[in-house]
Amino acid sequence: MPRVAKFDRDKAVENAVRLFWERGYGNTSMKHIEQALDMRPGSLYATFGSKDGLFREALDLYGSRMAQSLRRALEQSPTIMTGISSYLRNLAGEITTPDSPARACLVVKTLLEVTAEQEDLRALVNQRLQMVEDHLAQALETASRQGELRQGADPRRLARLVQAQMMGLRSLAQRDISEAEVRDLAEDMISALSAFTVPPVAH
Amino acid sequence: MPRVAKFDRDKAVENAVRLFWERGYGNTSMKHIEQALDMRPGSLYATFGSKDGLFREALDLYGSRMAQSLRRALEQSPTIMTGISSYLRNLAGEITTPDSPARACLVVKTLLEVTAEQEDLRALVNQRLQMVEDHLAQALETASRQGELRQGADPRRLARLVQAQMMGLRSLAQRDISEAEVRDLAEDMISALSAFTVPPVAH
DNA sequence: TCCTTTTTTGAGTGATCATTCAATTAAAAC
DNA sequence: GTTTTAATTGAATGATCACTCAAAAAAGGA
Repeated sequence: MPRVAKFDRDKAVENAVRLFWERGYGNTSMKHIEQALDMRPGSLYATFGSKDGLFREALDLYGSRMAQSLRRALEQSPTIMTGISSYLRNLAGEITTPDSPARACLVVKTLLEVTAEQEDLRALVNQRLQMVEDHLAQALETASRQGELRQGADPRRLARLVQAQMMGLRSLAQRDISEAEVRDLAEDMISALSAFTVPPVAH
Repeated sequence: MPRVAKFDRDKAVENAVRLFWERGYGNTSMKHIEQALDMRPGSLYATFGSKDGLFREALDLYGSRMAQSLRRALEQSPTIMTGISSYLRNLAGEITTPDSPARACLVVKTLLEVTAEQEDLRALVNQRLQMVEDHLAQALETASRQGELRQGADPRRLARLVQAQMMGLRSLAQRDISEAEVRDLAEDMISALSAFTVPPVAH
């Protein structure tokens, strides 16, 4: 039997998420990766194929965790709209944690960073965001059926609005602003959504 | 008297805005710049000092134009809130123009791209965004005095909410979605703001 | 202990990065 | 036409980029 790999692959991808999330794709060099993952070029390329390959795995892990945390919030709340509210509130808390690699979303950072030439990455990011939209839309269909939404409110459009709120919250949070201001912003976004819900406002 | 410069400096910065807006700072090389501005390294460095120097001038031009278009919308509208609404509407139209270098905002792209090491750029971008927030806050103070806002609505917080809406609108628009969907999103954001205005909704 | 098999290492690859500068070009003054 | 002065050119710089690969190391089976 041969030599067995000494490093933990999952841990490596974990570290890659932190690194890419903090620095973005383009500003992360293989030197950075070698250091953060404590791996040498040969091992890195044998394991992940390329910088791109590692990034895709990191983005997948990050994306699946974001999706999971949204799913949890929606499941654990009495109504869909309270689920969305508590997700936004929790998000404000999480991204302002001092050890968070960045406040902005890695997927959105990549969406804004990627050029037309990087067609594969562009497609991957769009796919991830479409999945979130779809999940939100499905939940909001349910909300509509359960009478949480005002008449005329379109679940699909509302899903995109909520996604834009998330993007806006986290992008604005990337500015030099305090945790309290980020929390206030999340509250105001929750209030803003009440324009589409049946009174009384769902908190 | 010596030889006179043959290139148009303003036109050069103009082209730089388009280029940086489309590609972002990091993904734009001096080769790209030489081609887009039709200038050779020597002229570029004699004129702008560095890639960073050119980018700062481009960002300044871009930022001042964004600020101007917001100012215009607020001035030309009967109320502050209708001004904000029409700004968002116009924005949706402008960014979905086929020849727009990108739908996302260059300032936000830079905010999400820049690392902690690039302290100067980070500060510049934060300054720009603070100026927009301040201008919005001032306008919303006026709106509050004129009775456009609901009781308890904080102009400063509302300014950050509106800025987050703009960021969200333009970032989501960067996804593979249609012009109609971007326009719908802008309308829904306008509706969402009605949670903070006195009825009837300001369109 | 030695053999087999796989992983790990790290120096080295060519390409591209932002930047420099000596040589060349050209416009105005005389 | 000559001189003066600044703008333009483009080859060259060293650094860094993602990536490769031959050699060394190590773990299990015999």
